[in-house]
Amino acid sequence: MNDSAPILASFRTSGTNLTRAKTHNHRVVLEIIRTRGPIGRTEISEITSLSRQTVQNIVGELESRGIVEMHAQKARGRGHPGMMVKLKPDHAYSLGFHVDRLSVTAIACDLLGSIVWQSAAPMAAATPEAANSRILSMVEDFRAAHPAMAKCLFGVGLAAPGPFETGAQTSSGTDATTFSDFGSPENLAELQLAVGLPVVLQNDASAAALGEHVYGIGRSFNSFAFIQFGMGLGAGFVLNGALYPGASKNAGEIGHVVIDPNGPACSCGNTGCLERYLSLNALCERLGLEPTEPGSVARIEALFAEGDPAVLGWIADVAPLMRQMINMIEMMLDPEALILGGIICPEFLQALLDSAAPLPRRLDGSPEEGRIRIGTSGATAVALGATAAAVDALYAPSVSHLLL
Amino acid sequence: MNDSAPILASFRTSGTNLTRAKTHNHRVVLEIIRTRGPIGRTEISEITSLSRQTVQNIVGELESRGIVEMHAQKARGRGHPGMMVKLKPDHAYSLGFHVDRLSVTAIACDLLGSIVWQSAAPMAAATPEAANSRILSMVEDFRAAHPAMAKCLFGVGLAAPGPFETGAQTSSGTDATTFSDFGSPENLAELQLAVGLPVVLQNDASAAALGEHVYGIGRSFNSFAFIQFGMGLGAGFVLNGALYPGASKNAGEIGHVVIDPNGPACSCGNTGCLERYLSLNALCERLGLEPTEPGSVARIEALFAEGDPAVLGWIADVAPLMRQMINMIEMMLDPEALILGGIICPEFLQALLDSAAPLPRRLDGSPEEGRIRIGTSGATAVALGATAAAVDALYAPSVSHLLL
DNA sequence: TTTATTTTGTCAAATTGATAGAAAAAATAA
DNA sequence: TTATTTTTTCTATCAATTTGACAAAATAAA
Repeated sequence: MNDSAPILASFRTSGTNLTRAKTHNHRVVLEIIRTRGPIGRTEISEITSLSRQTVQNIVGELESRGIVEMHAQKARGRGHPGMMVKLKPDHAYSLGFHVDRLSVTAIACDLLGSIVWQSAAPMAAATPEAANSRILSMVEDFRAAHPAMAKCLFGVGLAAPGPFETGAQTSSGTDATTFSDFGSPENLAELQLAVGLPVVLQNDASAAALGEHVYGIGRSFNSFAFIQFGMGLGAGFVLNGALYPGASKNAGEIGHVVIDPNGPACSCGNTGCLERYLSLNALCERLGLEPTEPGSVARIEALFAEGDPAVLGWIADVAPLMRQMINMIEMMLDPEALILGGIICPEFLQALLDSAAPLPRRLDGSPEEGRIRIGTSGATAVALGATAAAVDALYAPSVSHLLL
Repeated sequence: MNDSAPILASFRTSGTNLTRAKTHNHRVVLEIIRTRGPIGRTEISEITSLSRQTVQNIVGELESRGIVEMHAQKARGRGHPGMMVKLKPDHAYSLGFHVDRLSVTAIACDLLGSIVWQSAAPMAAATPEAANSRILSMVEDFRAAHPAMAKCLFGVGLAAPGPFETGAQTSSGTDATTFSDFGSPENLAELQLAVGLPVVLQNDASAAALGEHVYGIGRSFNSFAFIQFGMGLGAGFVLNGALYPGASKNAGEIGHVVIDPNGPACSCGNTGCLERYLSLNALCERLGLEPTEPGSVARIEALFAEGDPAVLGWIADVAPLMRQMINMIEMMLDPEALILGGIICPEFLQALLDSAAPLPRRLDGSPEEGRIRIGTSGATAVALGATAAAVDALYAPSVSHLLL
């Protein structure tokens, strides 16, 4: 059992030092202030297990850098009334873009996920160049509309539909659903240069998962799976407090799990992929709608609202597939919870979920309550998730910032 | 998107300090010495990004504690010839137990995975008490047989068949395949006290995955999935350099992914689970063998070796399921590689793998070479993996040891 | 053979965060 | 009014990595 193969670097082979520990502690303290609103320094000390003095120092530095501010609070109980620390609301903003084959949706929000600006525009062509120029012009739009906020921009998050082709092989040709080159390191570097800010990219499902993790109900969990029900079907996994993107950024492609080898061909090259049955694309196909039509999602929402039998029938038909998907994710990953989201209204997702009852048994006897939740969904959810990706990369603690 | 839910602790909310940084660096240096055999201090410094002086200090301390030793090496190239650092071969040993419903397999090995002692014994009954007493008597056997090594024992790893019921709900009653109470914290604490050494537990698939990670071909990967083909079917996931056990230690239960809701009932309570078709249990069923019979695996190996048509037919029959399983794991986790192991001989596993050709397409264009490998397999693989679990917990760097 | 270069080993001092302890301040409870 | 509790601030200490300089030992080049 001892073949000498190449051995890769990871946290297993990276040392750390005082400086990295400091940045980690700063990020941790900031994360707590961000996620738990105004909070006393003593409580921060208890949560982090850092000494009170250390928290004092860190908060002092954050304050002098203008990131947080103190405000007094009327005492509640015995003892000296402590000052509360909170984020300076107008200190930092991020931009998020949901880049689609058809359109680009943009959002600007603060560190708490409050949206301060948004915009959407169709895209001339499904090419990296069209996406780049659209994004750049929207950045300029935001800067023109909110010059004060624009000065406090710290990063840009991009969410594009996966899967990404990061392998050596050339583009498969048959696949028109991916911006294979949009996500390339070269293009990202170019964009970053043009924007003048850090730029991070995730696929749409991962971005939405980060949205839940950073701003939403995912904050309550260290490990959860987010299911993105969109034109395709994807998932984003947050494991042990961090997004797990996969070795080639393609983890969570549950839409391309083959459930029937004899099923219809999929753009990915296999046949009978789950998303050929369970996705808005599949529903459009059933309804005779054109998925690339801009208003198709709104049309489905309207039909669903008026109780259209074709839509409700489809929901009933895919119930076994919902069960299969849920069972598969839970058995494989054993997450604390599943969060269901997507580009359609929450009521639709709830109906989809309700139809799947009774859910398959789980192995451990954990309670059913909160097993699956409906997350943030709708047209701007992924763009918001993209801002979360920027927050996560630039503000949140992570192992990579702790090591050398 | 701002509901105030309880927020959990993780590395996102844990600070660190000098002391933790030190233990991390020590573990990192030791990990490198362990996995890369004799190695020069300068090279360690380059790998870890720690300064040469720091590595000097750490190695010095490890040496004075008797964990490593230096030996000269003839110079190869210009410059002062450096001393090489290596593990003291007889410094540390761990014990691993593969606890089964039928028997217990024990192994003792050093930090490099070299087996120095092994033993196996049937179990009187499939109860936690029987397992405990069997383990304790085997520990005594080892201590009696190798008193010198026994003095250097640093930990005990246990591998038991999952799934574990860690939820609040009471035992399902229908399930005779799990030692529900054997894995309880109380029982582990009791065992730890009785043995007088740290005791860690993993399910068999996770243990085998750690075996690959610590000693085997898994060392070459930061993220891989290990498939354990045994009486049941399970998987162990190593993600970003660490085992991902799941929220309730039940990640990787691919054997209980339902592939046919109308299929036969499974002990887990669902119907049509994958392992009802793809496992040694299923093969035994096909062959009319009794799975609980001690020699059944050996019997299958013999039949396979002589080209028995029933066995070969079964292998051909399950080929679609192999493809389905591989596709599912790859699409969901996007690992660097898959490693196939189990309690049967490697030739059988290779045949199983060969029959699955052609494999399903992947999303990224990564090369096919090394996509799936045959790992350590056979009767002692899981017990060896159990020792790896002890090594991993007590020697290897991990995020938990870096934080407060 | 001599000289230059390169790499390793060692020493002492500097740096830098986290931490400990004490004392002051400001509130409530008794 | 007094005691208690909690927060804040100050100063000094501690413990790890890092820096820089220099000696030692080998090869490569002149």
